This record gives sequence, structure tokens and C-alpha cells, in this order.
Amino acid sequence: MEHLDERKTKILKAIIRTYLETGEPVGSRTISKYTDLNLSSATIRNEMADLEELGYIVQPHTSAGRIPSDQGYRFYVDNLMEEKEREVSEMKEFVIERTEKMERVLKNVVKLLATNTNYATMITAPQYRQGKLKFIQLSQVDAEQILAVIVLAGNIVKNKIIRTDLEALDSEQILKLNLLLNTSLNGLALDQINLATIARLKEQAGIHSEIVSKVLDAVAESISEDEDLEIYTSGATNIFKYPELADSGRASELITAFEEKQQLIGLVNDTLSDEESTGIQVYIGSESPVQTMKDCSVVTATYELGEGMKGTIGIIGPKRMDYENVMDNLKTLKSQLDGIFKKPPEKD
Amino acid sequence: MEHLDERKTKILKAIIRTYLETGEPVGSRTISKYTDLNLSSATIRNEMADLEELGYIVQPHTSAGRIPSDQGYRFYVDNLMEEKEREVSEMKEFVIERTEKMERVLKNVVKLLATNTNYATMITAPQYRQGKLKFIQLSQVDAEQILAVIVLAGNIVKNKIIRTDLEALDSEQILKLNLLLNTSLNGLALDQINLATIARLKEQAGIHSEIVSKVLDAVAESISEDEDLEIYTSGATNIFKYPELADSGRASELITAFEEKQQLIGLVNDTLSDEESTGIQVYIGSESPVQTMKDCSVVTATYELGEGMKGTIGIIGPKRMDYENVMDNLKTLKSQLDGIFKKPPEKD
DNA sequence: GATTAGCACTCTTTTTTGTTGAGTGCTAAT
DNA sequence: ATTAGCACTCAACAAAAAAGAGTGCTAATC
Repeated sequence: MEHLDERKTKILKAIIRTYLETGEPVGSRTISKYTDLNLSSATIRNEMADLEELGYIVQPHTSAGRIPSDQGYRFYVDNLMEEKEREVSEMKEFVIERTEKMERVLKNVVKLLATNTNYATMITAPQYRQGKLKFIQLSQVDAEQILAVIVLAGNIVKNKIIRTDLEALDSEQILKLNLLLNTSLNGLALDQINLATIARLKEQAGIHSEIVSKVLDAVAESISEDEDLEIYTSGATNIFKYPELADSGRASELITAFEEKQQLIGLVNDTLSDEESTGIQVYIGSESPVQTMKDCSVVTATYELGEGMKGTIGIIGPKRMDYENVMDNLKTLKSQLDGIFKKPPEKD
Repeated sequence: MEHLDERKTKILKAIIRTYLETGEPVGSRTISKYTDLNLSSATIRNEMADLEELGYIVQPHTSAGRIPSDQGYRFYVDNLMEEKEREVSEMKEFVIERTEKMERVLKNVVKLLATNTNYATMITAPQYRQGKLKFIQLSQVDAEQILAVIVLAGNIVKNKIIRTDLEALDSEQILKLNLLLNTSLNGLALDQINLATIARLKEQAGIHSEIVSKVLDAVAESISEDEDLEIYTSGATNIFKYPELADSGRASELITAFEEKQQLIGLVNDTLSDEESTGIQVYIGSESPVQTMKDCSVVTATYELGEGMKGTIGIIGPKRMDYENVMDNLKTLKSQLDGIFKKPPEKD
């Protein structure tokens, strides 16, 4: 990749810049005027021929201008992009509104991001992989059912109704069970609850061991339940703004992906595992981990909420997306989210 | 509307039927072959001219076939539709999977309905307007916070974290509060909790009256929270299957409506209030309560879960939708939903 | 009097044909 | 090494022509 001398680099940059703006193949004349190095279109043409041979740009058909290839975009993102002067101001106001329910905050964030960038966006609720169990509370709902409330670190509350079929429990017994469960389990990380703990618990529970096991099932379930984690999306219809994605076939596929959300999980997992210095990932075209988006670019960022809770924000748009702007937006948002939930709100 | 003699009716029906299938304007020759009354195309043409004058059909342009007008569709739905022989079988298997979380059930239902009908679908979680309070459970989370779990009839569980800033509570006090709250409130419908009750409660709570009031706020909030009710959608991209809706302008609008969900509330409220014998509503074109859908038809049904909880299922498609099939599907689903949650599941 | 065959006419849709213009690649001159 | 010049390609647009589907009306038929 180091085949590029300075002039080629400059020309490539100019081509990509122009294409990002217009979305139309760019010809040699355009570049000849655009750049400061005064060169005739003919010279540019020669250089462009070289760049094409090296795989950075592509000709949709003979006698059209050139457009960047995936490799070209990649080079641009990696080497040519300039840090943008932020207009930090604007975003701040919108987002910060702590004490809100997480769900609402996330919905606002994606929406804001979507209108801000004009691309489709997604965000996942933070996952609490190593979340600790704060406490469990059983209570009688009626003759046949008890309610198990499970509170995890970070005040995530889960609940589950458990049927008690045969064995009737009076309130005293429930009290005992509560005590038992809490003394044994409190403060444990979820993956610390091993077979030994479970066995011991059951033994102590005596005749109610079955209930204990159901409760533990419920705990396990509430966690795995969030494996298929919640994803919020916004601005899916923004793709109609980019003709290269708007034909009904592609559009339908993409929008379905957003509707089903299932596919989007691919983006999340990939990001969570495959960390990088900035915490921002860029997938260009076929690099995308999700097949459906091979004609798009995907930019994702991981945000972190202390206590080991992580979530992912993502932007999906055409390959000719405004990478600077997008990455800048993500960066801002990331740092804001990092802040918001960390400390509990100060006042009601 | 009684201007229609039998022959005209037959012809109109044939026109609509054919148009529902093909989506193309239908000409006199087609009908001449289609119907059992053997008539030449010329005769049909005369009748069609009449039908047009009466407003049941419309010509997109001179020398094209006719298509049904909104009024035509309306007439069809009201008078011409034939009850369909159900193939009940198929649907049953899919849906019934009780003990599931409501959310999951609803998601399955919309999805099933969408693939079954090839239209866009929506469903609202049931609202429990007159839902009764089953019980409240407070428990200590940590020094500063307590968790209020609120269980409503139908085992809907809500929870809310409450900050207790100044006043520290020991476990005994919490126990007392629990007792107090439950003896006073249990079994009450939500709108029965009036000022008198509240005042009495606070008085009895003594120094903890502030907490009581916060709990009551939480109760109120958990209810109002569901005023902006949850709506699940599926198959929004099905609209691409119908050319008359698939152009990017219209499609974008519609899909945005599905994404935002805000607009869909219009369909719900209207249905909930404006009851009919079958419980199934049909809005054709401009009849729709939601502006965005004036080029579509919308069919909604209200399902009921005993205990006064109601929800809405809806199907949105092109005006030439297969009304029989859609209404039949809704009917089946409605009755199934009516059943599912009513009695608690029998076995684990 | 209702039905129908026949025909001219209207409009959309599709196909064909030509035209334009942006852009290239190559060669020869600078 | 750069550039002017030129022939060539090809998508995009537009205009023209042809095809087809369907109508409305008139005059013949049952």
C-alpha cells in the first residue's frame, strides 16, 4: 500500500472527497481544477489509470469517471481523514437528561444521532456481563404463584412469576427462603454461582429445594434473556436519501434488517470483542460482519458505563458516508454516555 | 346505494375480485369471460359506464380498464364479501405457547400475522385501565434506595427505584410499611385510590409518609407509563410487494410511521372507542384515522383478556387487500388471544 | 328493447432510433 | 514529464414510432 507517492495520494484524496459530496463518478477535469497542484486533465488521467490499477478506484463503465473502491475508502479512513473541528455545543443540550429511564435515553440518543447524521442508527442497551447480584426478593402473589424479583448491580430489575403447584407456602416460609437466598447469593457475580453453591442452597432449603431451583432458573433466565439484547433503531428510512441504496430490493432488505434487529446483533458482538484504540470501528462495504450491509458502510462505537457495562452505538449508511462527521458524532456521544449513568443522579 | 340490480352487483363483484388479484385495471373483455352470466364485452361496457357514474369504479385514464373506488371497496366489504372457509389448523400451533412472557407472545403474533397475510402488521400490549392492584412489595436495595414492586391483576409487574435520601429505614420498618400498603390498597382498582385513601395512608405511615407518597407516585407513574403504550410491528417491508405503495416517497412515509410508532396510536384509540358488533374495523383509504395511510386500507381488531384488559391488532396494506383473508385471520387470532391469557397456565 | 359485432379513437407502454456530452486512452508535440 | 489534441465509448436523454389494451358509439341482430 505504500506504492503511493504524494501526488497520487493527493489526487486520490481529491477524488474521494468529491465523490463523498456528489455521489457521482468524478472525472479527470474536475480533479484538474480541484487540486492546488496545477495539472492538466491529461496528467490526472494517467495518474488515475495508475490508481485504478492499484485498486483504489474503479470505473463503473468505460468512459465514466472514477469512484472509490472499498480499498480506496479504507485508505481514506485510515490515512487521509482529517480530525474535524468539533462543534461540540449542539449535541450536549439534547442528550443530557439524567434520572430518565434508560430506555428513554437510548431512544432519544439514536433518534438524535439519526437526524444529526442523516443515516440509519442503532444502539444497544448496555450489557452487564459481570453484573453482580444485589438481592433477590420472593413474594406471594396468590395461592399458586410467587413472584421473584431479581436486582442486579446497576439497579437492573428483573422479575419472574414462579408457579408453586403443589407445595403451599405460608408467609413465614417465604421469609425464610428470602433470607436464605440472599445470604447465600448476595454480591456474587452471575458466573460465580456454580454447582457447589447451588447444591448447598438446595440442601439448606430442605423441602423447598424445588422452589429454590426454580428461582435459580429464573435468575439464569433473566440473564440469558438479555443475551438477545435490546436494540433500538432510528432513521431507517434515511437510506432512501441515497439513491445507491434506495432501490426497492436493497432498501427492503436493509429495512427488514432494522425491523427484525436480529441481524444487527452481528454488529454488536463483533464490536464488543474486537476492541481498538479509539473504540470506534469502521466497516466498509464487504468488510461488514453482516451480509445484508455489504453495500453500506457501518461505523460502530462501544460505550461503557462503569461497572463493566458495555453497549454499542452504530451508524449505517452508504459507503460514501461522511466518515469525519459520523466518527466525530460517535466520539462525542460515546464520551457523553460514558458520563451520564456513571454516578447516580444527585437529586430527585 | 340500492341502485344496484343483481347484474350490476355481480359485475362489480367480478371487477373487484379481479382487481384484488391482479392489481391492474380490469377491462370489459376480462369480465365478459369471468362471469357466468354470458355477456359480451359490449354489454359489460355499458354496465361499467353506469357503475362508474354511480361512483363504484373509476377509470385511471380514458381507455384503461376500471378500478374500484373507495366507495366500491366499501360496498364490497359491507355487502359482497363471503365468509371464508377457515383453515383454522395452521395458525393454532404457532401462537399458543402460554407461560411465555407477554412481550414475546405479542412479537410472535405480529410476525406470524405478517408472514401469513403479507401485509404490515401491528399489535399493542393490552391496556389494563381498570386493572386491580394485586400487591405492592418494598425492599431495601442499599442505604439510599428502596425498590417498589407493583403487581397488577393479570400478573403485570412494574418496578421502580425510590430514593430515600435522608430517612434511613431498617428492615422492620419496611416490613411494616409493606403491611400497611398492602392492607390498604390490595384489590383496589387503580382509579379507586382517591385522595381520602391517600390521606389516611399517609397518616398511618407517620414519619414515613414521604415514602408512602413516593410509592404512590410510582404506582401512578407505572400506569401512566403505559399510556404511551407499547406497540409491536412486523412486516413493514411487505409494502414493497405492492407497487402502488412501493415508490420511495410513499414507502418512506409509511415505514417511518411504523418505525416511530407514534402515529399508529391513532389506529388504536379509534378502535378502542368505536366498537362494533364483530369487533373488527375496516378503514378504506381516506377513511383511515391516520393521514399517512390514506392510500392504504387498515383493518383492526380489539382483543380482550378478561379482567377488562384490551389490546388492538391491526393490519395495514394496499386498498386492494384480501379483506376476506385478513378479517378471517384477525378473527382467529382475536379469539385465540382472548383465550390464552385468561386463565393461568395449567402446568409448567 | 336488450344485446352484440364492428370500428374508430384514445392513451399508455414499449421499442427503436438518434443525439448529446462527459470522460477516457492514446499519440504526438512541447 | 507534461500536455494538447483527437478518436472513441457509453450512459443518459429525448423524440418518434409501433404495439396493445380498452373504450364509446353506431348499427345490426335476436
